[in-house]
Amino acid sequence: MPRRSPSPTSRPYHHGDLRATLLKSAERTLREKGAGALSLRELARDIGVSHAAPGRHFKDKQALLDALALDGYERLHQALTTAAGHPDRDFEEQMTALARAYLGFAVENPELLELMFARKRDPDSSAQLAGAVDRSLGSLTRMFTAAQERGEIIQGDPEHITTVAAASLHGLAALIASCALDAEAALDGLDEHVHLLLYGLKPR
Amino acid sequence: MPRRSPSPTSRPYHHGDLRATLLKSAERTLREKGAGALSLRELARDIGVSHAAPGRHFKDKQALLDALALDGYERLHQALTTAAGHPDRDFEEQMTALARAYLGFAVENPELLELMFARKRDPDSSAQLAGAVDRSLGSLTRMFTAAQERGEIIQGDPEHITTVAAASLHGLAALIASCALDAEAALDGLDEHVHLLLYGLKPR
DNA sequence: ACCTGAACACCGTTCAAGT
DNA sequence: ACCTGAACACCGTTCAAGT
Repeated sequence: MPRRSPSPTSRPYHHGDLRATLLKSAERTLREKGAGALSLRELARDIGVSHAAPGRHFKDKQALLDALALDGYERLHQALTTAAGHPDRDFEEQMTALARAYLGFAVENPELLELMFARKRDPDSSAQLAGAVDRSLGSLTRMFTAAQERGEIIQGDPEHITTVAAASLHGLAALIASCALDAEAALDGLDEHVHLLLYGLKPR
Repeated sequence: MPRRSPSPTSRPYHHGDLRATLLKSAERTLREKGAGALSLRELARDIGVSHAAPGRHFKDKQALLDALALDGYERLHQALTTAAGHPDRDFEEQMTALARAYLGFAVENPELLELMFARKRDPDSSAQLAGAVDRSLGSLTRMFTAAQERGEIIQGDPEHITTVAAASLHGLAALIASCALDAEAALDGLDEHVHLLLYGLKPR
């Protein structure tokens, strides 16, 4: 119904929104060949536009990478909140679902995850990353505070408790994304991992 | 005593071991400007050698980066084993010392840590990374098995338990290196972090 | 408003040739 | 054995000019 352009075959881009096309194509390259292999000129070539055209939509290469990362933050946050959106469940089940979602994201988008958590030298990008992390950590903190009120989780600063859980999950995800840990093995042991996190390594 | 070259001032490199000089200069650039800003030509320029000279010692840029990472694995492993080398101490103290060493490394060498855990596409490099990780994980596993025998740590597959601890520490280190977590705050909360890891988030 | 083409200053890598 | 110089095929970024 809302089809606008009259000739869909002749020239799909060139006037259409190049920005979105660039992002889509860049994400494909990221997935297939990694961030290091991403070239603005090659992107432009593939799309069929002049090599200077991307400069109209992204002030430089880093701006495009930042846009990709930003989209990643959103998708990850979406996946996490969806997974954690069952307050009726047992807390351990909630946590496991959350962990499974995070690890799933890492397995499906390892290059993107690496890009999202790439060290930023630009203070603005650094703040953007910290903001995205805080946003997701916020949901997790609320989950923990709720569980604390039900007596399912120990008392203490919810932020500290959140950090422990977040670091554990991020560590697994990062190790998987960097191929330092076998993804399948990590997924198989995930239930136990979460259990150990909740019940500790010291005998009870 | 073992001084070999007769004229120390005239031409410090050019015949001296360029390989080591390249690595040292590269590490400096890595620390100051990040892996992305590292250029073989600039390195050669700074050292005062032709731009093709590095090619004699490193088959390509990635080979130089791999060498830097390899040195990083060694230094980290050294720092970790030194920190954990006090079997007389309480297990929690051992673990805290280990964590402090890892986080210290991350704070001091964030770019290097990122390089060390950068996703490898080359199977050889990937195996190298996995090997380095396994080597360090091995020490940790032995620590846990010893603690299990003393009854200080719960029974169960030592590898799984090691993974939980390693993921937690690596998560903290990675978040610090990527500026997603404040380093000072993480170091301040480290004792509590390790305590929560050992005693769990569920009430006892 | 959006894109092009040429230009500039860089890259990594290779390879014959020098010492 | 180790290094040089030229050459090749790429980059990212800028900017006048086009439509």
